[in-house]
Amino acid sequence: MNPLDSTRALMDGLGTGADVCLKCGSRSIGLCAPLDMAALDDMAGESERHTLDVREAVFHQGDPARHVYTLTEGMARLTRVLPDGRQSVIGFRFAGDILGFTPAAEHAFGAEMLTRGTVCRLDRRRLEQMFRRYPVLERRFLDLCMKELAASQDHILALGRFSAEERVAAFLVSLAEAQECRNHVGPVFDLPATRADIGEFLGLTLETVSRAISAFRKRGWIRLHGHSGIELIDRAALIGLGNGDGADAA
Amino acid sequence: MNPLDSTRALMDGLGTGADVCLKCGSRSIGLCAPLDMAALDDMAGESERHTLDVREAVFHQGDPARHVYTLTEGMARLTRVLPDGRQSVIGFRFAGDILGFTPAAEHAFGAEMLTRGTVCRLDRRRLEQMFRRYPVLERRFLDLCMKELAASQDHILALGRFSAEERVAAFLVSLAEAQECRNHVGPVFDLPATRADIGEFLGLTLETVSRAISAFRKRGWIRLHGHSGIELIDRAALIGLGNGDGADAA
DNA sequence: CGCTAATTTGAGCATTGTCAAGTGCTGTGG
DNA sequence: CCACAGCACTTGACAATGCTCAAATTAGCG
Repeated sequence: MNPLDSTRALMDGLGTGADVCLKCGSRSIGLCAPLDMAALDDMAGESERHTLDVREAVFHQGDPARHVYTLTEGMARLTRVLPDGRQSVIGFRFAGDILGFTPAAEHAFGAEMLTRGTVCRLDRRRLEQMFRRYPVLERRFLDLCMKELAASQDHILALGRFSAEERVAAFLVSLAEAQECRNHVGPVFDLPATRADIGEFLGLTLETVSRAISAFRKRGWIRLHGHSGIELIDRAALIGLGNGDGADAA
Repeated sequence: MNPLDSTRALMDGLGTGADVCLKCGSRSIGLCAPLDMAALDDMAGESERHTLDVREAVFHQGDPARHVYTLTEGMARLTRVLPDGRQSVIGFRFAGDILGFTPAAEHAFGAEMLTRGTVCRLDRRRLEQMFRRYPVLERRFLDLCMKELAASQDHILALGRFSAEERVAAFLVSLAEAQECRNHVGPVFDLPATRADIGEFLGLTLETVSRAISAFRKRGWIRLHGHSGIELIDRAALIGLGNGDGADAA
C-alpha cells in the first residue's frame, strides 16, 4: 500500500476538516489532527489499513497490546468479560476514534465491529517514537484521554443514578450526537447495536431496553425504521429524561 | 512558605519512595515522581500548600479550573450533581492522587475532604509551562490518566453487572488495597466514607450498603471497629464476590 | 453523661430481571 | 422475484432484587 494513501485514509476517516464540530466542541476528531503534512507522511509509512466484517474483532481482551488502531469507518463496541462469563459493553466507538491505546502490556477489553468498517493499525513502539518526535501528538493523546475520562464519568453517573428509561434516552441522544458530529445528514440514524448490546452497555437486560424503546415509540418521541434505523421526533423529551433534569426538579 | 518545604511536601505526600508498589504496580504514585531535583525546585516555587477540614471542599463543580491539586494527606470524594438534585460520588481519592486536572474551562465535578488533610495547589497555566519545560511530566499525566480510565471502566462494569453485595465487596477490597499502597500497617483500615457516600459511589442506597456490610459481618468476613475502622478477616471471600468470579463460574 | 449523627434493621413495594411465547425484519436460495 | 429460515425484536406474566419509609440502636463528641 502506498504510504500516502494510508495518510489520506487516516485524514479522511478522522474527519480532519478545519471546521469546529458544534456538537462535540472539539476542533476535529481523531489522532493526527495537530500534525503537519511532513509529520503525517512520516507516520503514514508505519500504519496499515485493514477492512473488517460485521462482528469481527479488532483485537481481543488479553491480547498483547502491540498496536494502536484508528477506526476510520464503521462502528465498534468495546467489551469486557468477567471471569464468571458475564459480559459488559464498556463503550461504543465511531469513525475517527482511537482503539486500544494503553500503557499496559495487554488489552484490558476487546473491540468488535458492529458494522463493516476499516481501521488503521499503528505499531505501538512506533507511536512512542512519534511521541518523542512530535510532542504535540502526546498532548493530543492526553486531551483525548481526558475527554474519554469525562465521558466515562458521565456513564458512571448514568449507571448509578438513572432509571432504565433515562439511560436509554441518554443513549439514543448521545448516539444521534455522535453521528451528527461525523457529518451525518438526514433525520434517520443508524442503530447497528442490538438491544442486547445496548443493554450490556447500560446495565439493563435486552427486554428492558426493548420496553423503553417501545414506550418512547408509543409516546411519539421516536420512530423506528426497520431494525437498524431510528428517528428522533421529540428530541427535547428524550434529552429531558436523559439529562437527569427530571420532572421532580424544583 | 519556603519553596523547598513545598517540594518536600509534594514528595512526601506523593509517596515517592523508590520501591515499586506491589499492589498497584506503579513505580510510585503522584505527579512529580519522574522529575529530578532541579525540576522539583522549579515546580515548588509555584505550588501552595493548603490544609482542609473534614467535609470542606477542595473545589466545587462548575468552578473555573484554574488550579490542579495534589492531595498530600487525607481522603477526598469526587461528587457530581445532576440538574434535578440527584448526586453521585464519582470516586474517592487518597494521598498522592491528583485532583481537578482537566483540559476544560470548568471543573466537571466537585471534590470534598472526607478527613482532615492537605493539598498542594498549582496554577494550571504554570503546569502547562512545566509540560513544555519537562516533557516527561506530560507523559506522567498521560499514564495517570490512562490508569484512571481503566479504573473507571472497572467501575462501569461493577455498576452495570454486579449485585449489591458484589459491589460492596469490591469496594472494601479496593479500599484496603489503596491504603496498603500507601504504606498502611496493621489489619484495621480507615473507612471515613459514610454509608451514604459509599452508596452514592456504588449506585445503591445507604440501607442496602448497610445490609451488605452487616451480611459480611455475620458471615465472619469482616469486623467493624467503631464507625470508621474496618478489618478484613476473610479477604479471599470478599475478592471472590467482588471479582465477578462468582459461584456460577464453570 | 447527654446530644447528635451514623448506622442498623424491619416491612411493604416498585422497578427491573427472568422465562416464555409470538411477531416481523432481512437476507439467502430457489 | 418470492418463499423461507434465522435472528432480532416485542410483549406478557411472574419473581426477585433493591428502594422507600419508619423506628430503634450505637458510636462519637463535647
